[in-house]
Amino acid sequence: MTTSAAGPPTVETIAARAGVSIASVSRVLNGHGARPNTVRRVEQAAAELGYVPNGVARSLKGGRTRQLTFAMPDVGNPVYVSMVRQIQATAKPLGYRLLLHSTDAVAEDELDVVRSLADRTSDGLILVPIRVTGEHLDVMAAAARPVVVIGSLPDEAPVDSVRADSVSGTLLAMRHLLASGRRRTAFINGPADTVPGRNRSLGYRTALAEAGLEHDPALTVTTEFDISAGAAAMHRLLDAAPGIDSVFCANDQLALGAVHAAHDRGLRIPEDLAVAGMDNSELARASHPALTSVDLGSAERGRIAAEMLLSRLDGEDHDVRCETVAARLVVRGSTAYDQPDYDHDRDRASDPRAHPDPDPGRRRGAGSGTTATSASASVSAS
Amino acid sequence: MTTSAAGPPTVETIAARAGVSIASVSRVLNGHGARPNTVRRVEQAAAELGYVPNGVARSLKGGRTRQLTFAMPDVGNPVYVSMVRQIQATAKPLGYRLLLHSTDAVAEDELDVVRSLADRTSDGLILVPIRVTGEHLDVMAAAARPVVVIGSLPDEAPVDSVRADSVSGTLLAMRHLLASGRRRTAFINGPADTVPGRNRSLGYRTALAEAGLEHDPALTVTTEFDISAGAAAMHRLLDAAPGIDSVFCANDQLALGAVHAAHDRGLRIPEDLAVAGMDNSELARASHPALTSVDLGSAERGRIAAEMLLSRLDGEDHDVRCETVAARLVVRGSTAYDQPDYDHDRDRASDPRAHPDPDPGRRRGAGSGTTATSASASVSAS
DNA sequence: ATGAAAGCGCTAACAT
DNA sequence: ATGTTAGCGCTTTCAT
Repeated sequence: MTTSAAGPPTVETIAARAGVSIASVSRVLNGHGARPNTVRRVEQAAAELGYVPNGVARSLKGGRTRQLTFAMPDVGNPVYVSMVRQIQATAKPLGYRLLLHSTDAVAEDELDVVRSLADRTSDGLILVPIRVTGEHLDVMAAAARPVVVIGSLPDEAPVDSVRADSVSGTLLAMRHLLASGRRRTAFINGPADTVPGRNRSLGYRTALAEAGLEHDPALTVTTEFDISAGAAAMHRLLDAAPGIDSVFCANDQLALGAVHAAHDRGLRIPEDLAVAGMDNSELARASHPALTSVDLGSAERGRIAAEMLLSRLDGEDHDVRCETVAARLVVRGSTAYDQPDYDHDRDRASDPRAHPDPDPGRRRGAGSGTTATSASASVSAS
Repeated sequence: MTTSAAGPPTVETIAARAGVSIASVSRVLNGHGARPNTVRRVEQAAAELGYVPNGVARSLKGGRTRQLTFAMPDVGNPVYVSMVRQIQATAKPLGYRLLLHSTDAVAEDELDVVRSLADRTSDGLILVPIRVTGEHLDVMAAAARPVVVIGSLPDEAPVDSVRADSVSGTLLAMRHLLASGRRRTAFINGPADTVPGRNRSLGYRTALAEAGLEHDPALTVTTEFDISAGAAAMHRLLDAAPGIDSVFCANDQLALGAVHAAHDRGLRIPEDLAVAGMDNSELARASHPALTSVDLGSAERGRIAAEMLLSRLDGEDHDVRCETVAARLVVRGSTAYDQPDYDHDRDRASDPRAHPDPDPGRRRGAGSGTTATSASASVSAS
């Protein structure tokens, strides 16, 4: 004797009510064709009972969950936030849900996420590792589901990836500073023992060499990625190395710190000190004067990673792919006199409605004055 | 005849290899006790085959997925980001994964999220609605899984909720401005047709009344929530209503816009114009001078919502709960002469490691100078 | 076009 | 202590 109203309706409940078999219910509900009369009765029964198919049972049968995992070091970082946004925007229309995982920059946690793909709970993974070890490569190669990495991988790695071009990005910013007549450009870098850290350093030195300037080690500081570290670093630079007329910072937080330090000393920006940052986060637009910043395309990297993953899930068995997203310089008032103090451009870097910039030249909005320059510096990213 | 290496190992594979039944495998793997010898053989077989239990099958059997859903209007908003962070931090140790859903502030999408709980894919939902309609209440009451709302609900609503106290928050900021001798305080509000919008308006007028100041409608502007809107509003106010010596803004973006406008006119902050914002986002610390801002406890709201939901999932069948998180004023240089230009306090509002402030008085860091005042304004939030 | 039945991988009740 | 078996809810052969 079957209980009547026990639990939510299932195919069986619907079948009973419609007077058909569960197979017919399934067929009708999945549009596999049936006699009009059958269709009608099943649909009516389902509607009356407010039937919603059990997704877990479906997943067990189908072997797919329609869930994607995005794992990155820190949910709070605006760079990852814009990735989340694009991944979500790309995956949602195809019926995928997004599982978020913050690794807190713990390598072991990253490995666990990859390993846990074996639990069949997620159809694929987009991973932003802090540092890629040999173990990462091993574990990813053995992953139970497709993995796409946002970051730089060794060439032989059998894993799809999307990388930023921080060498070119740095070059763009440096060329911009040097082209405006600056001759003594300091460099506040983040931790140097990472791929991006080394790349920015390379870009910095390359730009100096291009301009025929000698590299003065006293002009470079390596520090943590936050505002107060940026301020401290800038103070240190101004104390130790006189004559600094500009500074390039490895992210916008550092740049804002530099701005604070400069203001504290009564320096005018950009007259006395030009400041450029990196990431083109909301902070860049919020600053006063608005901050010139290198956009490394985090939104686009997110979108491309999602597309790569989805194409794998579509069963496409193409070769390992590796794309590099071009850097783009967004010039604002912190480096250029003729730029506005703040930026009316509401097209946020992380805006889901923002299309990948079709025209990397002059940006929308007459009189906005924000200038963007696309990167194609002839230095290979690695 | 069973295929040998078809697909990933299952209980059956392990059982065969260990020479036991699948039931024993399950028992050993779930620590339900078995003979030492059996345990050893099962564990060895599982280890050798790199066995990972199929989470979907488990979920089907157990009726629980150990997944939580967080649905909010916009992944990019720092307020929601800090909620995500805390929810994640609270849920992860208990073995829950986090499903992120951005509703893009579309009410129908919010309803769909609640309805889709019926697909059994998620064990519970934390929802941040833009506006709560009668339909929201109906749908939530009929939800297949526990729902916790972050936001204000009618008193009778049979749904757990956590709300901010924007009335008290506004009062705190206003009292602070008025206590420092300001007498003509403008108010830049966000959209007024929302609960928080009305509450801030109430707080503003209440504070004026307390101070015996008359409410001048010309000092209030209602606009969108972004920097350029804030700048435009401030310009408008300064044009239309002379003598303004301070301004309270409904969020930090608006406040930054006001700062820009003031700078453009050569006004000094805080000497000529004191500016206070709301949300205590990273922008507040990034601004120069750093922005005094009301912290509405988004991180704590996230944490509490997660705890409420988890306790429901633990099967606790208590009454409907509704908590209100106290507002806290963080005083910085934009309103107070003796505050530093920027803030060395690295304890970000959205920091996962940040404990709920145990001491709402003077904050850590000698010489940091950032002052926080807890809210307990005697005006009921609604 | 439809129904009966198998089976996805797991856990737990029941039997030994 | 261990094995057998049912069943979670669904989709999909395979018969009819």
